Amino acid sequence: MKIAEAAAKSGLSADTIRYYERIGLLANVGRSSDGHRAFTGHDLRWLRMFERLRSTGMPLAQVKRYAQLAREGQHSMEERRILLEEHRKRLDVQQVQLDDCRTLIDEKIENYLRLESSAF
Amino acid sequence: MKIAEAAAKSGLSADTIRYYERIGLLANVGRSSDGHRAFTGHDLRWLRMFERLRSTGMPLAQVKRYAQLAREGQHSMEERRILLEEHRKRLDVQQVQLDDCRTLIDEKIENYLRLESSAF
DNA sequence: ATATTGACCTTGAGTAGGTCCATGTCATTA
DNA sequence: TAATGACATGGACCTACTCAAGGTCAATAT
Repeated sequence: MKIAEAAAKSGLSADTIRYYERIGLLANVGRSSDGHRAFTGHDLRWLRMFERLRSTGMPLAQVKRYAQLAREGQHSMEERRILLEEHRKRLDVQQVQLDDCRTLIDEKIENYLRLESSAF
Repeated sequence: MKIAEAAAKSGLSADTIRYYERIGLLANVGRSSDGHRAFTGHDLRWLRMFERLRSTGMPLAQVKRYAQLAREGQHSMEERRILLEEHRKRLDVQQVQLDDCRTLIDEKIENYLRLESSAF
């Protein structure tokens, strides 16, 4: 598939996908005869994984390391697991931030609604 | 209180707090006789609000707009509420991303654990 | 009394992670 | 055959910090 489709299906922008290729995150992307990138299903699965990790704040350097390790094969499994466990902790932190912010914001919104509708 | 304390209590770094002042997000910060910033309880409440909004991805420009509106007084309530409601939607998106990523990651971690401990 | 901390100050450069834009190529459609 | 639209590249620009260099000042240690 071409970059527009890969973008639509991964949730990343075409620019971001090109950028990921440039920095070596996504390696060995094929090209069709006219020079356009040709993404495989395998590429797309990686792009989706990247999108999930990045949208939840894993640093690009670590995403890159993870992809690198996966390319190296089996022996890197432990290190990959450790990277994911580290990220798992970030998710917990974010959940707390999200809940805190939701509480604050819902309270404020409700307050504004009360004040806006009041007759004073 | 001084900047170190404001940083500790708000969850922002001292550098970030100075930056927020520079860009006009936090206005009218007092100074003690030796030129050091002197934050009030009011400043701290704003800093905490900024931290919550930023850590959940509200763009600085909008945080700034919100603070600006609040300074302008009552008549801006509706616009402030709208800004918060917009951010409320972002929180929902993030919750989905978080859940998706957690599912993926927990699955992978478990898989790695199985493979690492298997005898093959 | 003086010297050394340590926390603060300012200014300006550097960083992460994209995003946008100008310009160019190519296959397809009018 | 011309124009359209999706792609390509290279490089500038952007957001939101973050860090480093060099300086001031109050408080502590000698």
